[in-house]
Amino acid sequence: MDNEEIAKVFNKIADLLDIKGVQFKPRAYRRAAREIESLSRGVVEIYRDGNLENIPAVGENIAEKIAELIETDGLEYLEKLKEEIPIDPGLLKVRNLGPKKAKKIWEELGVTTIDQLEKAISEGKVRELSGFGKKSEKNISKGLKIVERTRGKYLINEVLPVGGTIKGKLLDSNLFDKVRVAGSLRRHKYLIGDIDILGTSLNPNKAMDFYTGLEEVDEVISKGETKSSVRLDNDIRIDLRLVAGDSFGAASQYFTGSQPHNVRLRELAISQGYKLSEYGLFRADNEEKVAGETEESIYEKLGLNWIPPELREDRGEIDAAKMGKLPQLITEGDVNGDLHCHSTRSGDGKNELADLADEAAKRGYSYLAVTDHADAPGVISGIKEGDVEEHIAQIRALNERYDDVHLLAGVEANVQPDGSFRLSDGALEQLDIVVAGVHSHFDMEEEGMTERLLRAIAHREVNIVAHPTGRKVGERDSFSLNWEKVFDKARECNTALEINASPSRFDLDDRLIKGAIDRGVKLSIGTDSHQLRHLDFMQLGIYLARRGWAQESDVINALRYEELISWLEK
DNA sequence: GCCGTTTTCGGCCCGACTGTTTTCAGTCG
Repeated sequence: MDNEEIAKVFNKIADLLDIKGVQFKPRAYRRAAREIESLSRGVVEIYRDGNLENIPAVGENIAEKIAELIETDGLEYLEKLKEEIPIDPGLLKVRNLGPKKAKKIWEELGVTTIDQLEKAISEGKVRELSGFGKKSEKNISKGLKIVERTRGKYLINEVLPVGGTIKGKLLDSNLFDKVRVAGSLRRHKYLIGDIDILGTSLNPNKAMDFYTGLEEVDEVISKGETKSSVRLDNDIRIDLRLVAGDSFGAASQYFTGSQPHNVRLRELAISQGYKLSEYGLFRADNEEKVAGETEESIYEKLGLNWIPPELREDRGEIDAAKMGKLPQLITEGDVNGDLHCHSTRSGDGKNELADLADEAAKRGYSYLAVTDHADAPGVISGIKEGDVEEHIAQIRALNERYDDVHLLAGVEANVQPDGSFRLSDGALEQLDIVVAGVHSHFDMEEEGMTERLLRAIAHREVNIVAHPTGRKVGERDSFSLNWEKVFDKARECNTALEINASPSRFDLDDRLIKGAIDRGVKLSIGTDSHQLRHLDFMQLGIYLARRGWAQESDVINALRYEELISWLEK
């Protein structure tokens, strides 16, 4: 039981209590979950020390439940609740369906799963419930479609470590010569359906025995000499394929995909008198194998530069490779800092300024922007007009203590419906950096929303527009924008658009990143960190940037400190 | 279920918006 698992349990309890209509307790459990998630120490360790109740929001009762979870790996209280309310947790992720409506459709229609909800809607049953109507039905239906698009898929950050662990174990067994993670995970897509792993082995039977016998394996779906599929205890599916060593490159190319990329590549092979398969590149006339041991050899024979996996989506990469015009994709080493982070000054931020500075130094950053919420809506308190000076002063004082890391004093200012800000121009002017973000009124029509964003982009103190589409993965669609206008204005005003690296957002997405770059817009990769470990999201942001064809020169946080400062002057 | 210069009980964020109502309930941010 790690911190995240325990937090998950408490969030689930909160959901179920919400449905029961219990007041205030859900809030208590959610608070506890959030505190536990953001701890830097392991809860198990704290438990051993007998200090559970020192954790904020953890009292006698929740401490007892944590102890039970650690000791027994389960929780009777949760099991009872689940029995009482057999609603699938996924159902509560549907937008426009809150606890009250979920309760109603369960009690009156017996709906407990997403499938049943879809059926009930298509049968017209939902709209007939009192308190529901045609509009409610339509809104829930919309929510269902968003869930549908991400169903059964995992975020890259959930799958990445799993792929790494399994690969490591296979290699350590000495039963495999080569092992490579392929598929969409190698292409660093942000949503992953399953993991594809490719290997070579001199002893396929033993190798497959070892693989299907791994301790993480919950179910063996199929098992053969060249292909076995398993489902892990965390429900992720992994396919392992064994190939001959001299086909490893061809198989690697084939199983990395994407399918459209492969189709284009095969057409190209045919046009040059070859045949390309997962076994290799062959001459069409006499079946002679001309390449296959490495990916490079295949691309080279076809007259192409080797194409980085992130680009293999049939979005022009094959033509670019033919002409030697593939981008030199940005790498982790190119990034010199993070330009979107929150401190405790944001109501929802956990980072102390000094910790942020230490962490930035540890990562070898030369700068980090502290961009706390300014007058954000809802519960999140933040920087008000009168707080700006103190915010700046604290950061300046801290900077005295560091030679190589510079904290930048900034805000994430809320773009109001008319495109203006609550903070005065005078206050914004004093800050080193201003990140502008839309956090309310998402449903505006395209024209109004575009005007709103254009005005923010054009503001002379605004440097970056955070999470420009407002999309939340699996939760909320992008709002409507005229992207040509947005890109043109951003280039004209030297305002960067953000690649928000937080897995809940991944915004801009790869297509829009490419679109922005094609129109000469600068990008900023920001983690939107609310906790120190969120700074790790930078890697995911770089993957996303690479999928959007970004080079070092497209990204402002690849600039050196002095260069960045002069860029921020607009 | 937690917490405390409101301190061992009483309070816990709240306004905007939407849809379903005929004065309000539910959801979202």
